Amino acid sequence: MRNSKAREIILEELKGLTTHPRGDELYDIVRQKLPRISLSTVYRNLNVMRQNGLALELHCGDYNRYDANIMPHNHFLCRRCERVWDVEAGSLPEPASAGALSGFRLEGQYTVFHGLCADCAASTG
Amino acid sequence: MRNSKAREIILEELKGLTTHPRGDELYDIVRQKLPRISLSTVYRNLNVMRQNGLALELHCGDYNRYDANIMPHNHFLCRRCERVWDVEAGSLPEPASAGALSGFRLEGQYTVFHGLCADCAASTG
DNA sequence: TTAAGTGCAAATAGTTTGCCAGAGT
DNA sequence: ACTCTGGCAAACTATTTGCACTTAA
Repeated sequence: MRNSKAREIILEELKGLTTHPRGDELYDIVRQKLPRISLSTVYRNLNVMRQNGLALELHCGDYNRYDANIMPHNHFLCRRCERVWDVEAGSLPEPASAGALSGFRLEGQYTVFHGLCADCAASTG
Repeated sequence: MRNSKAREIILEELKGLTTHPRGDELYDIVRQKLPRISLSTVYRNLNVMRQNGLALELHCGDYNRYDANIMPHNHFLCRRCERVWDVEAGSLPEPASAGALSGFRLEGQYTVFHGLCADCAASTG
């Protein structure tokens, strides 16, 4: 992985965000600094950065979201309205059996909580 | 949601699996009992079942996976080879601030661990 | 001086939807 | 009857890829 202006700016912009944007949202942001960049370059670099541990791809709901923060990202996903909320990290889970993960290098984790949000729970009873 | 033979069999087959299959994999399995069912019917019913809390859609890696078990499902996703492992549940995370989830109905959760698997960690050093 | 990176356009593929016919209550 | 459901085919859309050119080391 050698240096590239595009990747540098993508990572810089991603680091400045706490919103874990989708690929196309990050594209819109990066384009303000690099107007001629293409969407495929953004996705390509997000993949390169993810493979190299510089960015995290969060699978939550219908879209992939990206983040440059290694902090745990916990979400609540409502099965009815499909909205996604951030949930502050509480006690965090540890991989249960060390044996099962022997030799693995654990770098991070995120938890997806699911159920009904307050609105949907209220309207369902 | 009224009764339907298709939905009944889809749910029955899904309950019999511990592999959290993708939509198309479940389609192949269900087709053995209902040869004329279509892929869209499987997806449609998975969505209906998910919205009604009968099935869980897991977002981990590149595909949506489905499960009828409410037990926590933890996975390890290797950022290099992109393989996914099941991880036995250890201590599980609780939503940190009860206030942030006030009124929410928490029905389940799953955690995605990420990093390098043993093979990729070994070949990288 | 060579392999990685880029822009553009086209392709891929998981998933959804329109439509009309069929089945549950 | 009334409307939820299913099969089929076509559409949708986030993401990836082929290609020819450019750039970093």
